[in-house]
Amino acid sequence: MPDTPPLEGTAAQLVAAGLKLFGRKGFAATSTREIAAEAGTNVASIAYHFGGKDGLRRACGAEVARQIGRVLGDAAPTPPQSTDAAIRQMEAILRAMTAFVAGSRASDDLTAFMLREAGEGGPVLDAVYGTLIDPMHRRFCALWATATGQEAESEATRLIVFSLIGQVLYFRVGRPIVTRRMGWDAIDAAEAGRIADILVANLHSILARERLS
Amino acid sequence: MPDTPPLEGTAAQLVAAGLKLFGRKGFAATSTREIAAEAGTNVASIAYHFGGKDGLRRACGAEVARQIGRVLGDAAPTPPQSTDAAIRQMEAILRAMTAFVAGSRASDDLTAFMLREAGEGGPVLDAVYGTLIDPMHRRFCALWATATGQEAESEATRLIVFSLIGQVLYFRVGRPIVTRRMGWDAIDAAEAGRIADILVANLHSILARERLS
DNA sequence: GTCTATAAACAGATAGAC
DNA sequence: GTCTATCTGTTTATAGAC
Repeated sequence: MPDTPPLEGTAAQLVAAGLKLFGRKGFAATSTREIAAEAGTNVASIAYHFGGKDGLRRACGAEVARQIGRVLGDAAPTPPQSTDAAIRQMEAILRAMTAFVAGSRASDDLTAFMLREAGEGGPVLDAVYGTLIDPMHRRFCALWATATGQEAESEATRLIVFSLIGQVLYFRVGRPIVTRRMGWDAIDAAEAGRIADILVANLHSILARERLS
Repeated sequence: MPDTPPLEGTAAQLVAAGLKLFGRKGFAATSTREIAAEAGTNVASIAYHFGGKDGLRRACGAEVARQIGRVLGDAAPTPPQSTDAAIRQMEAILRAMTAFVAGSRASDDLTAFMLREAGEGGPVLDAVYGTLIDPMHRRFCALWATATGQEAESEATRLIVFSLIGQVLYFRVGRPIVTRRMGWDAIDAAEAGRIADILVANLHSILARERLS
């Protein structure tokens, strides 16, 4: 993970505007004029700072990796030794991810941008996969192995970890659907907490069965 | 659910082209000229048949609802009475969804289009939500209630059902990530089957715990 | 570094021939 | 119903003043 320093000044404001507008409307549907206006500058500054619209997109991807890496690093600081510690750390990751990804207006632009990029499968995903997704998934697999005694890199373990993470992410992807069906205005801290309770209970149910085998 | 008859001729080819290109590149990034070329016709025919680009988008949404409704209707034909029948029907739905949504090249354009629309939250989602998503979710909640003795429309039930469905859908949303991490070329029938095995096992684990309470 | 003005390409919609 | 040609507006990128 290369430690890129946070941007400053006009460049930072352009990235913030790009994250917001790319996330809400999509990359192609967002014009450079809108971005410049949102950032309080002019169109030419995008080419000056990032070489063009595509350069700004890549810079937005780097910013996402920077911020998400910080959040997940906080939730799982050190590799645990005991079974119980591993389980507690998985719970903490699920709760942190749910709060960050499903709720929390603050991270909304970030996650919307990243979801679109994940669907696209372009160069931004490539960068984020290598620096963030792959190491995080491996770490979660290691926790699962510590908690269950199963092998960390077996196919079953990797798929189960995806299924656990997938539960969380769906509440972001399908958020317009979830809020409608639940009769919620939004997924705020309270709702995110109740979702996380369900997902943690699911984790324990699945663990209970897997620890037998 | 209004039973719209399948389109024919040029209109059908335009919808197929729209589904494919909107799904792969996004609505805004796809030009009407590309669509016409893919469909083997001219730009003006889009306005003639659907009133414009937006009309074609809505027609694509209706086509998605038609096809997905057929698949899910096959997996859960009649409301079951017994606990075991309800569990078997939930298994069948999970397996059918996994095969259809995560694997199967045939439905690729369909699901890609719908995922983009779900993120957008526009009028296409509104239509599909009312005719398809809401009734299907209620039906799955009823199955859960029959299987566990819990209340079908309680908050916990609705959230658990979302978590079960979310597991499936993540393997589509995050497919570029999953295939990379698993070292797969694609998610074909074999891989989809192994994923479904994990998800059905998860279902049983969660059921085991919920039936106690 | 910031900005205005402009260029060159492309968008969606439509008029009108067939 | 299908197609070509065209209209009108918007796009990104860039040249050049400050």
